Amino acid sequence: MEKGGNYYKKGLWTEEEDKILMEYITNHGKGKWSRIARITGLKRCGKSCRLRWMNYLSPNVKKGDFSEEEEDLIIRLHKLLGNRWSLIAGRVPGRTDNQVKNHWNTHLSKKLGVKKRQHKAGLSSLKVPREYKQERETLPLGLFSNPKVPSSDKKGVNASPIGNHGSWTAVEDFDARHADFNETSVCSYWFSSDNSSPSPTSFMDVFLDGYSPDVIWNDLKF
DNA sequence: AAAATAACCAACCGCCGACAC
DNA sequence: CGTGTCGGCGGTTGGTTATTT
Repeated sequence: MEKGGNYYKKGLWTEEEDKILMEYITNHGKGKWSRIARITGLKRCGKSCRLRWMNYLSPNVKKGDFSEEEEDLIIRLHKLLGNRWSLIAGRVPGRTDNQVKNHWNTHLSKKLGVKKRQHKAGLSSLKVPREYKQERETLPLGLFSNPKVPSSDKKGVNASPIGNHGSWTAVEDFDARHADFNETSVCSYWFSSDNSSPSPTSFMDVFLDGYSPDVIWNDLKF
């Protein structure tokens, strides 16, 4: 019944719908998105509810224009990670993957003269372990934190998936056949390695420009 | 002032991996 | 094992708003 036909509403959310969703999350917490429709009567599918919360209603979401610092960070991270929007957003406090993606597509790609789809190849094969995904929200935001983000939103966690994730298949074979140590392949290596501090120079050059390597490394533990 | 075009961005879609049964 | 469900991700769409003609 629920799946069929037009049971679920589509399109923009109304204030009333937002209110219902907020109320549900206040009472039950995040997760179990697909239950929301059943419990609240909201005619939105679980995915839609999750997206609305993640991209708009969550108090962690920062509204307003991107600062120069944020843009700079996104450009750097995109150069490093390609279109891994969730990873990039994870390092830009208060910004969601959708925001980052939209901002890139509408502003930054033009600014940089980047053609669409160019970066798909980069780390597209990068697999992120579930533990990391679960912890992503709680990554330390330290270095690049925007003062506008309430400190209560920065859940300090020392989680550092790197180092105990030799199983990361990201790199699959690291494309060893064509390994020419461009930024993305270096990054692939970086992600896949069991080494605790692999810091290929070319990668560091690309990413760290303007930042202290120590600070970056301490903060950027994927 | 009106129409056409461009820009923006919220939300949808399809796919995937993890997990429970 | 296979199957179904769920949450998550990246690409894309389409409605709205802004700008240009």
